[in-house]
Amino acid sequence: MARPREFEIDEVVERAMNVFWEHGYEGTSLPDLLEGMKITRGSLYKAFGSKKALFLKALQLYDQKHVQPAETMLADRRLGGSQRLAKVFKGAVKAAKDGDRRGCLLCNTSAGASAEDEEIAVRVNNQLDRLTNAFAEALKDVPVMQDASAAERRAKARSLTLSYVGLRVLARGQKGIDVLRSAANDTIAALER
Amino acid sequence: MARPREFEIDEVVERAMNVFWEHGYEGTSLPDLLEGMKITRGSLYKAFGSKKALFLKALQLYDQKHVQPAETMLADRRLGGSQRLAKVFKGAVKAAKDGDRRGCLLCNTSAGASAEDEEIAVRVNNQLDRLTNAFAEALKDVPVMQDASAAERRAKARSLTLSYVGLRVLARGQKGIDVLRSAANDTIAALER
DNA sequence: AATTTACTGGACTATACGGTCCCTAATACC
DNA sequence: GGTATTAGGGACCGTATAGTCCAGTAAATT
Repeated sequence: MARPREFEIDEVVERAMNVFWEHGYEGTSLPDLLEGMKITRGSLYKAFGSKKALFLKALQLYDQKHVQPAETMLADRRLGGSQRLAKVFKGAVKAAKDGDRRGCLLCNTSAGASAEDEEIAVRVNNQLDRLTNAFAEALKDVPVMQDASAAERRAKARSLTLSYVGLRVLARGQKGIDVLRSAANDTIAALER
Repeated sequence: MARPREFEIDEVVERAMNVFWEHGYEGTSLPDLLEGMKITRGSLYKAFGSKKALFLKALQLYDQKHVQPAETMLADRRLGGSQRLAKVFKGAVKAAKDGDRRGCLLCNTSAGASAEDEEIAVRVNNQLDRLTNAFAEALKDVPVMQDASAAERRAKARSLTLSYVGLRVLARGQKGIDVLRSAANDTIAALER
């Protein structure tokens, strides 16, 4: 072998993910990325080939770092079903409260022009679908949904996905944190009735 | 006076609105606009001054053409509260079913980088807030919400806004129309319980 | 019909974009 | 230690961007 890379791939992809998360795919320029990733053009193109390829890597990391953990948590039967669901929604509210107003990378991408790109859309939709499935899994442990059919649970899980996406999109605006919290709380509370 | 304008302002703003709606503010280039509006650069800059000024006009037209009618309909007591709310959600599903996968201009803008612009954000948030208020108004005529406090109604209206935003964002993806429909139906059905 | 007014079209500008290339630098292997 | 191999830095490229400008033109007023 020869000269080794002076940075960790995972580390710079994570930084790139954060930049994309804040400004979106189109809204992020190469200089934005270079500054955020703390590498230079040559290194970026040597390591990733293109802006889009880097974005796909960032989406993959988002899956690992955010979607998969959510799936795991939503499947963890040590907590009640609605407690697990509440955790997801409260987590989103807390992020906004702590100053993270970036929303969700998947939701932002869905709503943006880059969603027209096939390769991007497939990955985004896959992750969102898995989130819906994880919601459905947790719903099995919600008392009121106990004797619901699989179709009913699926419908409810889809409805929760709408709420979740909406929550994260609106978290980007300058809406008061109490607005987000009451909306999220009501969504979860409605599950119990 | 002298030579009159060869196009109707309202007409070209509507065309511009549709272009922005599909591709977002950042995703829309001047050539995109010129082609969609069927005017040339000179005319556009004479009439509107800048791309952003045109976008603000488009947002204003979106208010007139889409938000205000929704407000009116949601306040119309000839129909029951949940019927009115259902109409809004079903309308969004129908649009997607009929091939309109653009979602909602406000939601797309919220999720995009242009939401960082103050003038844009203010207008978008104002329209979204008014939609929430209109939801709250309709909730007054939903039997189950009859003896709820104003705060409870507000919370429910906010929760409905989450769902609505989520619905319109996800309508942009290639999700099956049945997925959207069952999610929307469940959201409305949950109001009755 | 002449004059005035202001809209139209498109050539033009400066800048920013994503991406390439190549020279230099640093390590591993022989 | 010399050589092969790969990474880093940054000048450079073509293109596309938002925005400007002005010559030509069409309507309204007189």
